[in-house]
Amino acid sequence: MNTEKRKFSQLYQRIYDVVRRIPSGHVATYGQIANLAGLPGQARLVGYALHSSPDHLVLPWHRVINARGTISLSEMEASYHEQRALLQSEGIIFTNDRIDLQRFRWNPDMDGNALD
DNA sequence: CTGGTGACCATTA
DNA sequence: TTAATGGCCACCA
Repeated sequence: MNTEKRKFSQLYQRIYDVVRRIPSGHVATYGQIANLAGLPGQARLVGYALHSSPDHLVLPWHRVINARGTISLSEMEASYHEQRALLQSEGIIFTNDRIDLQRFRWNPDMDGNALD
Protein backbone atom coordinates (compact mmCIF):
# COMPACT_ATOMS: atom_id res chain seq x y z
CA MET A 1 0.00 0.00 0.00
CA ASN A 2 1.39 3.34 -0.93
CA THR A 3 -0.65 5.28 1.52
CA GLU A 4 2.00 4.41 4.03
CA LYS A 5 5.25 6.21 3.62
CA ARG A 6 7.60 3.41 2.80
CA LYS A 7 10.77 4.67 4.35
CA PHE A 8 12.35 1.29 4.54
CA SER A 9 12.64 -1.15 1.78
CA GLN A 10 12.86 -4.85 2.18
CA LEU A 11 16.59 -4.34 2.06
CA TYR A 12 16.50 -2.28 5.19
CA GLN A 13 14.41 -4.92 6.88
CA ARG A 14 17.03 -7.54 6.09
CA ILE A 15 19.66 -5.33 7.64
CA TYR A 16 17.61 -4.55 10.72
CA ASP A 17 16.97 -8.25 11.06
CA VAL A 18 20.64 -9.05 11.36
CA VAL A 19 21.38 -6.14 13.66
CA ARG A 20 18.70 -7.39 16.00
CA ARG A 21 20.61 -10.65 16.44
CA ILE A 22 23.78 -9.09 17.80
CA PRO A 23 24.00 -10.18 21.43
CA SER A 24 24.76 -7.81 24.24
CA GLY A 25 28.43 -7.53 24.99
CA HIS A 26 29.42 -8.05 21.39
CA VAL A 27 29.79 -5.89 18.29
CA ALA A 28 29.64 -6.37 14.54
CA THR A 29 31.05 -4.33 11.70
CA TYR A 30 29.04 -2.73 8.93
CA GLY A 31 30.60 -5.07 6.41
CA GLN A 32 29.81 -8.05 8.58
CA ILE A 33 26.17 -7.06 8.79
CA ALA A 34 26.05 -6.57 5.03
CA ASN A 35 27.37 -10.06 4.45
CA LEU A 36 25.00 -11.68 6.89
CA ALA A 37 22.13 -9.82 5.30
CA GLY A 38 23.06 -11.24 1.92
CA LEU A 39 24.41 -7.93 0.68
CA PRO A 40 28.15 -8.45 0.31
CA GLY A 41 30.08 -5.28 -0.33
CA GLN A 42 27.21 -3.10 0.76
CA ALA A 43 28.60 -1.87 4.02
CA ARG A 44 27.67 1.66 3.18
CA LEU A 45 24.06 0.70 2.80
CA VAL A 46 24.10 -0.67 6.33
CA GLY A 47 25.33 2.64 7.59
CA TYR A 48 22.68 4.42 5.60
CA ALA A 49 19.98 2.10 6.88
CA LEU A 50 20.98 2.64 10.48
CA HIS A 51 21.24 6.36 9.99
CA SER A 52 17.66 6.48 8.84
CA SER A 53 16.49 3.84 11.26
CA PRO A 54 13.14 4.98 12.59
CA ASP A 55 12.64 5.46 16.29
CA HIS A 56 9.80 3.04 16.57
CA LEU A 57 12.15 0.23 15.71
CA VAL A 58 14.12 -0.77 18.73
CA LEU A 59 17.48 -1.83 17.46
CA PRO A 60 20.82 -2.45 19.14
CA TRP A 61 22.30 0.00 16.64
CA HIS A 62 25.12 0.81 19.02
CA ARG A 63 26.57 -2.66 18.51
CA VAL A 64 27.49 -1.85 14.93
CA ILE A 65 30.90 -0.27 14.40
CA ASN A 66 33.36 0.05 11.55
CA ALA A 67 36.09 -2.37 10.52
CA ARG A 68 38.73 -0.38 12.37
CA GLY A 69 37.01 -1.09 15.62
CA THR A 70 35.97 2.49 16.21
CA ILE A 71 32.69 4.33 16.33
CA SER A 72 31.81 5.75 12.95
CA LEU A 73 30.34 8.93 14.30
CA SER A 74 31.83 12.32 14.96
CA GLU A 75 32.68 12.96 18.59
CA MET A 76 30.78 16.18 18.20
CA GLU A 77 27.54 14.32 17.84
CA ALA A 78 25.63 13.33 20.92
CA SER A 79 24.98 9.91 19.44
CA TYR A 80 28.68 9.18 19.55
CA HIS A 81 28.76 9.45 23.30
CA GLU A 82 25.50 7.65 23.58
CA GLN A 83 26.85 4.72 21.60
CA ARG A 84 30.04 4.60 23.57
CA ALA A 85 28.22 4.67 26.89
CA LEU A 86 25.85 1.93 25.82
CA LEU A 87 28.68 -0.31 24.72
CA GLN A 88 30.64 0.28 27.88
CA SER A 89 27.60 -0.55 29.93
CA GLU A 90 27.53 -3.89 28.17
CA GLY A 91 31.08 -4.63 29.10
CA ILE A 92 32.81 -3.52 25.93
CA ILE A 93 36.23 -2.07 26.60
CA PHE A 94 37.63 0.92 24.74
CA THR A 95 41.36 1.36 24.37
CA ASN A 96 42.16 4.71 22.83
CA ASP A 97 38.67 4.99 21.37
CA ARG A 98 39.11 1.59 19.79
CA ILE A 99 37.48 -1.75 20.44
CA ASP A 100 39.39 -5.01 20.19
CA LEU A 101 37.51 -6.80 17.44
CA GLN A 102 39.38 -10.04 18.05
CA ARG A 103 37.78 -10.13 21.43
CA PHE A 104 34.38 -8.52 21.05
CA ARG A 105 33.33 -9.30 17.50
CA TRP A 106 30.10 -11.26 17.32
CA ASN A 107 30.44 -14.73 15.89
CA PRO A 108 27.05 -15.61 14.37
CA ASP A 109 27.99 -19.28 14.18
CA MET A 110 27.82 -19.72 17.88
CA ASP A 111 24.58 -17.86 18.02
CA GLY A 112 22.42 -20.42 19.70
CA ASN A 113 24.82 -23.33 19.73
CA ALA A 114 26.92 -23.49 22.75
CA LEU A 115 29.95 -25.34 21.67
CA ASP A 116 32.01 -24.53 24.60
C1' DC B 1 16.62 10.38 -16.34
C1' DT B 2 21.34 12.34 -13.69
C1' DG B 3 24.39 13.44 -10.28
C1' DG B 4 25.78 13.84 -5.40
C1' DT B 5 26.07 11.60 -0.94
C1' DG B 6 27.37 8.31 2.62
C1' DA B 7 27.08 5.71 10.82
C1' DC B 8 31.93 1.62 4.81
C1' DC B 9 35.95 -1.39 3.26
C1' DA B 10 40.17 -3.43 1.20
C1' DT B 11 44.18 -2.26 -0.92
C1' DT B 12 48.26 0.36 -1.71
C1' DA B 13 52.11 3.39 -0.70
C1' DT C 1 51.30 3.86 11.80
C1' DT C 2 48.36 7.21 8.72
C1' DA C 3 46.57 8.87 3.94
C1' DA C 4 44.84 8.41 -0.38
C1' DT C 5 42.11 5.80 -3.83
C1' DG C 6 38.66 3.10 -6.10
C1' DG C 7 34.69 0.34 -5.54
C1' DC C 8 30.14 -0.43 -4.00
C1' DC C 9 24.96 1.03 -4.88
C1' DA C 10 20.38 2.54 -2.52
C1' DC C 11 18.57 6.75 -1.69
C1' DC C 12 17.33 11.51 -2.51
C1' DA C 13 16.71 16.10 -4.83
